[in-house]
Amino acid sequence: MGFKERVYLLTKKIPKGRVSTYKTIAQKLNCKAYRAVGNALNKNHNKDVPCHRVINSSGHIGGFNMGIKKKVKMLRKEGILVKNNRIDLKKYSF
DNA sequence: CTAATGACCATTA
DNA sequence: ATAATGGCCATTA
Repeated sequence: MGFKERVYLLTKKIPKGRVSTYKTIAQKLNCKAYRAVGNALNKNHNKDVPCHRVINSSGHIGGFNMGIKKKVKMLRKEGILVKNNRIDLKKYSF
């Protein structure tokens, strides 16, 4: 099982209405490859992995392969408050 | 093998 | 608040 698959597996565990960060996911994999986590999610095309729930450690939106507008839209649809492309990690972190 | 590429991070200016 | 910088590391060419 490669790095990518492990990232997807952890991402799938994020509940609807909550978020995690690239850094947190890397830490759960016992590594510091937060940048590679983003790269892995970028290449994901599986709808079952909710990659829109992964954001920056600073609480900013981060990127999205279908455009950040779409990402914000999906997050808001789950009841997450997004203001100025930012999310309160204290409140929504998983 | 090396070199370049990011959905990143922390620090500094 | 923004912008630049150096580091980071799996993946890809």
